[in-house]
Amino acid sequence: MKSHKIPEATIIRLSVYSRYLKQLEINNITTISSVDIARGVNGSSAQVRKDLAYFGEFGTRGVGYNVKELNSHIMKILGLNSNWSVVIVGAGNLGSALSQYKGFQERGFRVLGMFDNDPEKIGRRIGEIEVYPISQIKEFVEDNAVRICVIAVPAPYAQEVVTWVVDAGVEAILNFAPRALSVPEHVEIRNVDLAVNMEILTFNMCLNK
Amino acid sequence: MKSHKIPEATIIRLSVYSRYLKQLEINNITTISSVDIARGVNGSSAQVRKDLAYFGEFGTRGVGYNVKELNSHIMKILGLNSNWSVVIVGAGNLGSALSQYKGFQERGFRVLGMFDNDPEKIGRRIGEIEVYPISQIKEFVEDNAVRICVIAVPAPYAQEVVTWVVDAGVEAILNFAPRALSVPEHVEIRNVDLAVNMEILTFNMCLNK
DNA sequence: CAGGATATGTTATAATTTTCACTAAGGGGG
DNA sequence: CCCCCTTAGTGAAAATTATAACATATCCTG
Repeated sequence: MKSHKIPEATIIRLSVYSRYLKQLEINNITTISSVDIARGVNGSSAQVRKDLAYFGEFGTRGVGYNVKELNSHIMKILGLNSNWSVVIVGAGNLGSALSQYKGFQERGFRVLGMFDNDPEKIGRRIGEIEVYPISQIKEFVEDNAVRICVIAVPAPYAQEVVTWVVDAGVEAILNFAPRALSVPEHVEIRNVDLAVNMEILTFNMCLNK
Repeated sequence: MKSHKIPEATIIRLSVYSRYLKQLEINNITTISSVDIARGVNGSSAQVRKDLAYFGEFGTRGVGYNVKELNSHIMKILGLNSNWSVVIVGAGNLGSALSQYKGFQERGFRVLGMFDNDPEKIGRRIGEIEVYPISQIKEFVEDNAVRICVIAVPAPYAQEVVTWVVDAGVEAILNFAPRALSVPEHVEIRNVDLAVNMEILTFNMCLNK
């Protein structure tokens, strides 16, 4: 239960547990055991208990966990007890799809604006969300207390976008460009490389035959 | 260099190295050291060498690696020496964006068709790619030797889609629905949960203050 | 109210993965 | 042609992460 260092794999799993618990809540299931959580997320019960143990004691021995209560705890751990304002840079196919992605909204991520440098795209609306010129990002981020930015531009432009958004004061970046980006120490960054995931599949397919 | 068991993290990094090497190739850089690869991908040189050592000896001591040759080796390791045919189930925003995603095409993944059950969407074209009814997936997969399927439907439908595509004979699934899916032993599956990545960011942001 | 059944929290053990340090080998300059 | 500089390959040590086993606590039944 010490704050020590928490494995990233644990955080990933907590996020998955949380989504599963939400689903249980919807189905009016009030109590669940670590064994059943494990079954629901394709994991092991020991892992579930261990992951939770980093943060406290949330269950009742002999009984299990209260679904709603546990999910509430996990959401708080993940920082999801309030909404987050997000901007997306890159109003292409991927950026536009992400701006409409229900999975973000459901978890409290609000995409407030999109940014691009293509005059064709500036001024358009994707759903409710307007596309602004990249030059306005700093003002927008400050005015709307935006702390997270999604980068969905072609790889060659990604590093340049970083300088813009870091200057704007963004604290965390979710990068979809398949390129390693340099960011200042104080900025969190996470890469989502879609092709990598495909390639893990093909690697495994080749192994098994 | 034993076949033993290769960490998934190694495969992820190989994929990243490969993309970096491609970029170097384009810039006409012919030789590179493990130190410089590490610098280019935000990793460590020991890690680079170790990762490669699982598969053979690709460098020259005192010199480094031949960029083109090394990339060619990695591509082969990952199973990317030929193209892969892919179908996407779910012709919503995300599925459509993925069908046009350059990052897949560049790495030899060809999206041949999309599938949906919404009559509104069936028959439409997203770029060059037509949307077919899900009932036709088996025939399509067989006729086109499709081995990989991307699932981009809302979470509640994802497990049902699995039964369709597994029946169709697909061997690997890239799942974007935020839900744990059950698949037969012989089918590879990989989950890309976009909200999870956001939540790792928020978790870290909360830690650091 | 006591005892058995159940399921958590925790400690210990095992497995995995990364880092470090060193050995070996190729290339260029004197 | 030899020596020095550079850098890959490798094996051992350290750190991390996962698994397993157990001790503890709660509930429910009779």
